[in-house]
Amino acid sequence: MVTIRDVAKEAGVSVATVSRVINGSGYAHIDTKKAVDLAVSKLQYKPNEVARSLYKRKSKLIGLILPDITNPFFPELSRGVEDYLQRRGYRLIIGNSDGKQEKEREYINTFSQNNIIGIIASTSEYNDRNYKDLNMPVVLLDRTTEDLPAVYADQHAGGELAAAALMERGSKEIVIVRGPITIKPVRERYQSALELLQNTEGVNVQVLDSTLSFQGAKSCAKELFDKYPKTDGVIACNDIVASAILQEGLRLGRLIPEDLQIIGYDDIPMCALLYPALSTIRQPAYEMGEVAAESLIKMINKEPLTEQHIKLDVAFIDRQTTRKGM
Amino acid sequence: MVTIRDVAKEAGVSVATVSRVINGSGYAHIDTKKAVDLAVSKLQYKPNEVARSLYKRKSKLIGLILPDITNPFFPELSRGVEDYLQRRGYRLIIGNSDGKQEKEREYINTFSQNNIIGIIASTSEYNDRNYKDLNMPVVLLDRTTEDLPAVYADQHAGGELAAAALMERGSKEIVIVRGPITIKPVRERYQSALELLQNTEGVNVQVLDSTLSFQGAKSCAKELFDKYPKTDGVIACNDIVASAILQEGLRLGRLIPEDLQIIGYDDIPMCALLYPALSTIRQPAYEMGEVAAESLIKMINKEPLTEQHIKLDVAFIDRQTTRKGM
DNA sequence: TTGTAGGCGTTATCAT
DNA sequence: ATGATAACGCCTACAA
Repeated sequence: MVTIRDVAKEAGVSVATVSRVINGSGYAHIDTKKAVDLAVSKLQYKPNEVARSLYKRKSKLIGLILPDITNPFFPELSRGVEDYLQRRGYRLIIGNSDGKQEKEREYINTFSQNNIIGIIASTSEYNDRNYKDLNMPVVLLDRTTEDLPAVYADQHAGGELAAAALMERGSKEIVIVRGPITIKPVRERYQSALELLQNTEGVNVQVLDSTLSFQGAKSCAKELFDKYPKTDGVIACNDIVASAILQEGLRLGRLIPEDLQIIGYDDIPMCALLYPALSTIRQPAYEMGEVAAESLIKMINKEPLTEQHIKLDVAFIDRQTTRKGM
Repeated sequence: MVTIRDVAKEAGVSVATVSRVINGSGYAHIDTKKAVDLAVSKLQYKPNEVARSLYKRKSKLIGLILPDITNPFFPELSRGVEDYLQRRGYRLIIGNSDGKQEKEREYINTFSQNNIIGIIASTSEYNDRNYKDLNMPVVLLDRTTEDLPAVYADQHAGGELAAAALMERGSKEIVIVRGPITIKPVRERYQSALELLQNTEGVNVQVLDSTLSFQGAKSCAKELFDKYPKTDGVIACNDIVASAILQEGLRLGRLIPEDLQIIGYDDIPMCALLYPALSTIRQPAYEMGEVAAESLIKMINKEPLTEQHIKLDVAFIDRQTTRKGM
């Protein structure tokens, strides 16, 4: 390993001088600067970030906590975060929490121990206190809390958009497949959809519970058609579950969207490749990641945040599982 | 921040003693050990990993380089890696390279600068030299090279399995949709399939190029039916592309699998939720990640690797886009 | 069994 | 403009 000493020796100056020209701090004669630069490139010197981090008590590392990268909503999110940070020289330590307090806490601890300078967390609810007194910047992603900055999508609008789309297109017997209500954004989208539906004359609403994962989706779909065979409209908690319902509906010979309309949530890339292509509520996952990263960097640089809570728009993506020409 | 000094003071011993009991190295009287443990928990002391890393010149950090986490094959892979490492106290720094030399190199550099102790890389071909003289353990994942340890799936078998499955089930006009041949595993599966098909009487083979991504998939599907309308069997380079072809085939009124059989590759979780469910060649992504992590840890601990190259089995997953009852 | 002291690679203060 | 040198928090000879 080549250290600053080697460079100093090679350039015939002191380590202090090398440090100065490398960091562009303090003065340095143009010639010594050249000599140092030469030595640096000759020896291929790269500063040891660990030593830097130790001295400055801060690194270029940022922690990202996700529930589960295996859920297709999160890869886009995380790339949004990474791409933004990568361009600015930061690196990402990633942790999948599976929504578990303990795992989250474990990650947070090792994050601190590594002098991480900030955390972006898509945490499950009630784990907030993990982050409260952490003496480093935290941005919540796809989640909100009173006290912490957050970036999230408009779940309220999302739920209403889904409900409205279905009703406008004539569904009368609607089932909301509700995800785990312990997850705030999932709960909110559900509540908004339910409220709008319940306040509408001539619409009959049922609620069915489901997970968000591939594993649970199939059985949920079966249960849906079993319990509510007359259903002519489904609002799913995410696109995975919607896909399973679409599959099962097709299997049972339902005409989609003529007999049964389906709306998913998230707009994962796969939606566009289903047949019929899945109508859904789009969350701007990649952008959410970027914006969260941007906010975090601002906080790290002590720049003021114009808004503590940044709510991004969702949109109804009108594909083939909802009817046309109203 | 509470340091080892604070603990020493609290326990009324020297920092050396604290260090010893914390690390279980050297001797310590049972009573002083108790005193130290008490002080540690009272002060909530957590050793600073950065300082440790600086002194020992190694951290608990491991680098993972992927082409793109947004490709549904990789989330499972990366969770396999992470879960294995997480249990053993290691942490993961992740980097998406998009297959670009430069990005990879950039990540590798910062990895080194952060005293990372090992790298798992799912790199694109020809970037090997990035890793050759890296003076730290490297395991290639989903890739091979002469000199480096590697964990990968049996692409050769995969390609043949796909080809055989289609022929056994009666397809005569087969199109192989080939992914970027610069990616070795993609090229290999293609070559094996092609070879088997070409050596079979009465089978007509065509080759079509495609990307592996969502973006390219749709247009590739259109091109397929445009150029080769008589096709009755498709071997796709991955499940994404297969999904697009399935969709387009359905849209054009093809009966699947009666008129057209389709086989994907990877067995991403979504396959099972398509209609008809997609037959595919399964790569054990999660396991590949685990095994790669295991190998890396062995190398880090200077344990011998029983095999340098670990080839995992693939399997034909017989779902609904291939015919039954032969 | 325990403590002292030096060093890991870097930055920043303070002389010069 | 430049160079010693003391930190940063930890670990490990070595001495006691």
